[in-house]
Amino acid sequence: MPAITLPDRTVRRYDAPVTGTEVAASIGPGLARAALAMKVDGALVDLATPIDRDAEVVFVTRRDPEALTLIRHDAAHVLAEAVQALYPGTQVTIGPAIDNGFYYDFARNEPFTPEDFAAIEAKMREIVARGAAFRRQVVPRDEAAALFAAKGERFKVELIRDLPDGEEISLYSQGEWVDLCRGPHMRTTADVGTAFKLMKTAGAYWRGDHRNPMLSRIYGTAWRDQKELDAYLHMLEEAERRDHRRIGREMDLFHLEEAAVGSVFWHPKGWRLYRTAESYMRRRLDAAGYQEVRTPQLVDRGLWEASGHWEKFREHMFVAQVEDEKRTLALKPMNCPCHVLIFRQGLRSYRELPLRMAEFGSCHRYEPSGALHGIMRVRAFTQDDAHIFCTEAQIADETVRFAELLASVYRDFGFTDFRVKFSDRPVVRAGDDATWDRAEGALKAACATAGITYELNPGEGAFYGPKLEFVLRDAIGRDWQCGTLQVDFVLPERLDAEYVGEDGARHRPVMLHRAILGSFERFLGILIEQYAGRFPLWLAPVQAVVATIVSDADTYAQEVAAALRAAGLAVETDLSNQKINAKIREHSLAHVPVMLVVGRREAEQRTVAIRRLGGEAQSVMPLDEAVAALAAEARPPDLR
RNA sequence: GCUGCUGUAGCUCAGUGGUAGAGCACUCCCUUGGUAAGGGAGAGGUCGUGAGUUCAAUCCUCACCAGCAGCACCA
Repeated sequence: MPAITLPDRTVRRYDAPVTGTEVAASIGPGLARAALAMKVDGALVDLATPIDRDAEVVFVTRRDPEALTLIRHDAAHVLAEAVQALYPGTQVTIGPAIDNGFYYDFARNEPFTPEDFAAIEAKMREIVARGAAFRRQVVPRDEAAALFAAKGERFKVELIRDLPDGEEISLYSQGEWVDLCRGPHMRTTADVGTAFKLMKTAGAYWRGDHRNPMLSRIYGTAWRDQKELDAYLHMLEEAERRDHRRIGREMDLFHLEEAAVGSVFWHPKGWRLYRTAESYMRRRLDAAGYQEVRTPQLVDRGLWEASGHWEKFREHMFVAQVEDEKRTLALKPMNCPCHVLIFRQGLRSYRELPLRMAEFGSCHRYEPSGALHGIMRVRAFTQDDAHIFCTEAQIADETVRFAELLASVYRDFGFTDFRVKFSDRPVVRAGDDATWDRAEGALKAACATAGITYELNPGEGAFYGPKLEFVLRDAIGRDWQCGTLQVDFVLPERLDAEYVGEDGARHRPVMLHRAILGSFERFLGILIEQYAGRFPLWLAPVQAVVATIVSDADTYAQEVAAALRAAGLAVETDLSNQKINAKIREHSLAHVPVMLVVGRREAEQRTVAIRRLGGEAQSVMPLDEAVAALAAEARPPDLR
């Protein structure tokens, strides 16, 4: 007879199997009303699930974190029912809860458009109001398949057919409407509540495979209550204001245009930001024992054939042909083969290893048009690339050093939490299993030593070796891979890199491909969104503006600007005949971190009134003092 | 690349089968004002590109290009 342990450690005993609903009711009417689902020994299940053995039970109410997933998943079912009621003949496929909401993929000849949302939402509200109970039913595989086949739901039939043997097949009904679903669900459709909204439509391939038919996906968001929904919608609006494409225009950092699709036109201010980041990285790499090189943009096809790129990545390469020459050249999509060519010059000794070869390498890749995104996904970009030639025994140590360098760089740029993915051996790969065991083992050990916690990204490694991906998030929560570390046993072999070992014999080095920022374009895009254009002083493209109150102060203002410039700051003057209010407003909107306001008083006393972006207070101080203080503050973090 | 949507002034956007409009920005004039918009005037557009329908196309149709969202891709 089940003894049920509740979170407060009290134990309730029942003389027969009981459902969560009954347990909740036996505890109290308040809980009976509030409980949406429960966790039995940690597993989230329906409230109606019978408990026939001793178990720890935790009830999930609307306040619990799990509730959001339940609400969203249930909302997806409500959406599917609404769509099938309104658009007969539409087939259902899958509809999970996701971050911030849910989606459902439908098969229909005519795709859905946002114009359909009003009708669908209205129908959804009806279904919620009706409050039909979710009922779970376990059925034999054949019966389930027959049921959906009879309805003409061929995608569901395919799902059922592909479920692994022994997997329980459950159906959930809400009134008349039935879906194949693992669950769990809440009690009734009414538990979804009213704080949901359909957001957008999109095409999505069946089972995520581009060879399959494209389905029509409807995205929605759902929350516990209207307040949460409003807050989310407001957050989205705010995020839109942080969009790097918008800030890039507003702050005059860069532009993109048809004349060079997928390439960035950096404007003076944007390029200053770029150079600040580049100079910083160069100092960090110098200090970390890297040697910087520069290799050609256009390289003969022969090298790409030897490296394997011609076979595997040709469709992503820009190829250049010259009229009166037989050679075919290609713009490099990666720097590594060129670095091997430098490594191969002369006879290398084991004493030179690890040899860390860095390049701010400009690469071109022909990315699919649909992949382009502002400056974060482009066709021409510059990586903070480096290849470490080392022995297998040195992999772990180099990984630790790299991880420390990366974390320190990210910290300096203001990124304190980033995610790490560990991508292990893919199905199609080079190298034997023993080599992979060693490579993955070395990388894992190195992660442990470096204190890196990662999520496993199974089967996503490069064909030549496992890799770590360092992922940053943009303003609206999209993930972007920036840093990476890849272990490569293949390229040194293909391009015949070797060194003379301690034993006098020739050996293959291992190559570690690594980047910290990834590409300047992507990283700066994320950086812009991270700060919403309000950069810390050392990164700001315009660090200070000297603004006059009256034109009598013009000469002094120019003197102030000259002094700041001499101290290495990026300064502009504003001698226009606007009121100081207008000047403050203008430069505040331009996110200039420091404004130095000068009038007759300051000119006479040789002081400046400093006003910080967004601040109310101003501090008046002697010019020399101000220059020294700002110069110190503007120093890059690695030089402090 | 796929699906859907979008493309009008530098920016944000309105609009019409009879070759276009607002706000902000810009230029000039007046204003010299102490910490987030002082006032006035002016200039500015082959209505993404190319075909087609029409007496007439920025508007309708088709194709292409580019952008946006998602999917797929991301060496």
